[in-house]
Amino acid sequence: MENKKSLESDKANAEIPERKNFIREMIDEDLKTKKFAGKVHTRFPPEPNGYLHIGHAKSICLNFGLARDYHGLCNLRFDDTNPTKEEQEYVESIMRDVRWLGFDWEDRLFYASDYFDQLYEYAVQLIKKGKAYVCDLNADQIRDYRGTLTEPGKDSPYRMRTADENLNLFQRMRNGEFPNGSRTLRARIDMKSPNLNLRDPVMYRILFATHHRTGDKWCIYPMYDWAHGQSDSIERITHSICTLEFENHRRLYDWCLEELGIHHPQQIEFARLNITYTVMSKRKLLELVEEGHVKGWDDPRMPTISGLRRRGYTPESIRAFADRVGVARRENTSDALWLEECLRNDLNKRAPRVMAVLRPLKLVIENYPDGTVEELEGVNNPEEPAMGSRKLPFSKVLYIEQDDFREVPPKKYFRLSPGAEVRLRYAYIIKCVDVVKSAATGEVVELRCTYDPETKSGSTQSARKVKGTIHWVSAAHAINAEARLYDRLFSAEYPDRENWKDSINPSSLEVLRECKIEPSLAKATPQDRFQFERLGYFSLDDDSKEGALVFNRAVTLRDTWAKIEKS
RNA sequence: UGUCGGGUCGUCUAAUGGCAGGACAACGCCCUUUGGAGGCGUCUGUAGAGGUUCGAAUCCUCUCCCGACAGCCA
Repeated sequence: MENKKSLESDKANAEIPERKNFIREMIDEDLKTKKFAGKVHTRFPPEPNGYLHIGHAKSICLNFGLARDYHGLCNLRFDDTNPTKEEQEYVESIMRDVRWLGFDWEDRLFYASDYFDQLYEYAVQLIKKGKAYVCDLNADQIRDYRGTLTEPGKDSPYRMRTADENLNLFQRMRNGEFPNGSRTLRARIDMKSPNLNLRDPVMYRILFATHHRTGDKWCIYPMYDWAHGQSDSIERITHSICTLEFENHRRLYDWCLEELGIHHPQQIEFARLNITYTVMSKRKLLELVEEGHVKGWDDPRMPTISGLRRRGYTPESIRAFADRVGVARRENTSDALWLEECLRNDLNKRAPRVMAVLRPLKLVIENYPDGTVEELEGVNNPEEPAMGSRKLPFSKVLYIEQDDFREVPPKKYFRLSPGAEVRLRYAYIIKCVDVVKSAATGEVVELRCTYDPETKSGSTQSARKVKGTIHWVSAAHAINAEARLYDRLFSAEYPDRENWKDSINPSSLEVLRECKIEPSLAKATPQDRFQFERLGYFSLDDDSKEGALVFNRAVTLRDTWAKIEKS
């Protein structure tokens, strides 16, 4: 189907949110004072140790969005300073996800590992200035010497080594003369600082590990604090935007740059995204994958970008969500409903409508002629007349949704029940005259109805009104399909507030294999998105095969009836 | 009893000394051949106590609450 192209063709610069936030105000001020020569250059700096999630999407939209709105640039930079955790697979997934979200780093794809030589030189400079030293303390000892949150630390016995000695030792660390963990290079700042990050932080550790890009060239690797700011500086970043947990690191970020006397970007911290009924840390998402709670990083129940994509989310809906949640410094947890609402909004305007019956109930129209097939006209999208219409085969034997029949209808139930009338969407008004039950189970297996030939949709006499309209498919023409219905992965609103795995929802996936869908769907291709009328938005899953279609329910339609029934 | 940061409708976010506003949710009504979509309307908030001021969510003082930080992770 050709809806795919139209769904994804317009890129992120189509919409102009321009929502004010404190970062934009800071940039406005910097522009006014010419702080960075009137330039705006940001970067998105993921570590390739997992898949991107919706929280990263917020950061991507922020960084690339700022660059777009201020006519600046945004780099993609992999923060790959820990070879024991990072993998090429993650690099590829991250690039795919950023691109899919609609952003373009053009020729500015960088890696912190591109700068390892330069970073080493910078370290040498600090050593020469007496601002860094090689320390022989092991990890436990360093912790002991660091002190606590309320007590100052004490100086390392190696703190007073001469620059020459340090230079020699650091060179030999690099040469591989010392075993893993035996020595570190540390910044020489202040062991009594109330900010723990300033108590002689480790700049380099010895790690005999193969790096996904530099291979075995290095056996010493820079720490985040030493790599990040200098990488920003090398790339001439102006505004280095990160999340709140790096706030306490800003003094160290500034210290390094000042000591080196190089281009000094402004670090700005904002509050990370949290969403109700889910978790948002790579570590936890990894655990869900590794322990088999989900089928993979792209499981449609995951809050990963790849999961949302597979679920049927559009880049536009995710960008709209990022815009809606805003950017601030206050800790926040956004309502999971917002994400769904953004998808509905987007797909309502663009997704073709289609008839699909998830839980089929056979319905025979007794007074409809045998063997006759009518071609009825169905509107593809009432929001968008340009999307045209299609033909729907109608005949004597149909399937309707089991939910659309109640033997004993509750108050305000507008659908079928014995003796009641209802309109079949785009077809006729029918009346239920008999109910056939299974002798064995007593369950309703078939409905016998009559139709009123005067009430054909669109005909002059069709002005007759009934309260309810239900969807249907013609039994002889319908094709079989599987539908995967997803519910939230966690039943607790704030899974992190307790033992997060305790609230994993055991029924977050329901698979329906006997769905009946209208024949026009036969030519759908993976990622195509549709509205199954009255049910929700569905996308064709990658697992689909010719003649064995699998649909993911991305989100239900708003269900007013469900609400009424509940109360 | 450390340092840094944060507390505005249920939620997210504006108001930068001058009418506390918007969105979502909720509720009510209208419309509807999707109980969808749409339209109209209603409700709800400045953590607390003092102070400065003609005027304070905003500035000052104190109190309370929440978060981050003691990896050779990022």
